[in-house]
Amino acid sequence: MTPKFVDRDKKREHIALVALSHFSQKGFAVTSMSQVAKSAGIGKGTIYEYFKSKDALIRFAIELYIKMIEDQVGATLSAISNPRDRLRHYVLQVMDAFMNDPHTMGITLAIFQMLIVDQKEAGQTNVLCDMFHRSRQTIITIISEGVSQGIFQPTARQEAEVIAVNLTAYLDGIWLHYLINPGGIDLNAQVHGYLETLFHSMDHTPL
Amino acid sequence: MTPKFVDRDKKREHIALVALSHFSQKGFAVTSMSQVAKSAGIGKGTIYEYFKSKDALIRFAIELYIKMIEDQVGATLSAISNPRDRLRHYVLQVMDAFMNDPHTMGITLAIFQMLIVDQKEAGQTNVLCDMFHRSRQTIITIISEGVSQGIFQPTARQEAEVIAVNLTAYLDGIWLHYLINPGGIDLNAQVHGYLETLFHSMDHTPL
DNA sequence: TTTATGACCGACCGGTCGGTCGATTGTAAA
DNA sequence: TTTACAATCGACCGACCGGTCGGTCATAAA
Repeated sequence: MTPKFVDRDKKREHIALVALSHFSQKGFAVTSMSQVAKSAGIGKGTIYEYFKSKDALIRFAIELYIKMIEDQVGATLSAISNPRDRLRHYVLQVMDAFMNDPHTMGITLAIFQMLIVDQKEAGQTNVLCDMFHRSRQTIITIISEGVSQGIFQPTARQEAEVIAVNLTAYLDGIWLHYLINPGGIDLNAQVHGYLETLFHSMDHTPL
Repeated sequence: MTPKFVDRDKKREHIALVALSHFSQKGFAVTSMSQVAKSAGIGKGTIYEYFKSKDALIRFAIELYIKMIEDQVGATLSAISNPRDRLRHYVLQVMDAFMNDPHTMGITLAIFQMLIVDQKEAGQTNVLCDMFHRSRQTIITIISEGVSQGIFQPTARQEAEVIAVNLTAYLDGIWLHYLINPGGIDLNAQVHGYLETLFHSMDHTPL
């Protein structure tokens, strides 16, 4: 009564990962289930044994993607105590996460477009918005600690939210611009310049 | 020998404008030629009298869109002499251009995705990259004048390019974040905060 | 070995796509 | 009025889509 079994969770994840690589390169709408099946080395019908629809596959893949990104970015963050270094390290970790997998930003972009197109779920819980929210909270916490330790100006605390929103938005923006023109933008120099300007406005006046 | 005539250039533009509104709401791939034709009040076959393919329509529509944006943003820029005000005005003009037509950012996003997907034309001339380049040049020029007039620090001149790249990237980023979460972001406050930080790092130390 | 069943597949379905093309219309020269 | 032709259209085509389903295979209990 216990025939052949496979690790269904693992296979589900495998299909989602294969789908992600397609989504990142072509977007959700253009990627066909047949292509995903072929790349995953399975039949198209098999996908529907693991996901009830293409939409379900997309949702699962997005959640998996966000989980992977956050795990990667948050892995080494707590090791650094100095708030300024921690903020810089956080930003560089985000950059690394994007740099390690060039497809990453393509997926983010596809999600952005899906959210704008399918405005139906604008009011509903939105995994990407949630991710940004957590990202901002991380930044706000770091700034707050920096103020408490006297490293940042006291005024930085009340501006922390604006700073956090701008920083997360900037990171997406600079990556977008980098992706469409990789040769024309020195990513490290740009991010470094942004952080310099930011720290310059938050640091206690050195003289 | 001179039968019925229509203003072909005008009709071409009309079709492209109708197509743009569809592209912005659904992306290029998902928009069908039938839908564009129906919205434009013409038959599908007629579109192919004015554009040899869907791709040609997309290209023309993108170029038209960029031309419109640049005309709108650049219209009132030269009227302002003070570099700091001019830079602020430029940024607000970009914001207005996006705010006046909510579809605008959708089109930009669709273009971004198309450029990332179709990496074939990465090396070729790219209208969006060209637009960003002109945008950066405008910013660099303003900063340079500000330095010459003693309003900005001399160091701002050599950092002008980094600043310009970051500013244009930030504007796209904050718009993207605003679009997916309009209720959660105060666009004016965010942009104001960014400019404050930027000017703080560029201005001659006031005391 | 027989058999029950989870796993798997690809032919197939209704529908939509980009693009074509022969037929039709409306106008202005003849 | 006749005629030549720019302009227009929508039925049609092949290709492909998301999704279904009947049948096959592999395994392990019986």
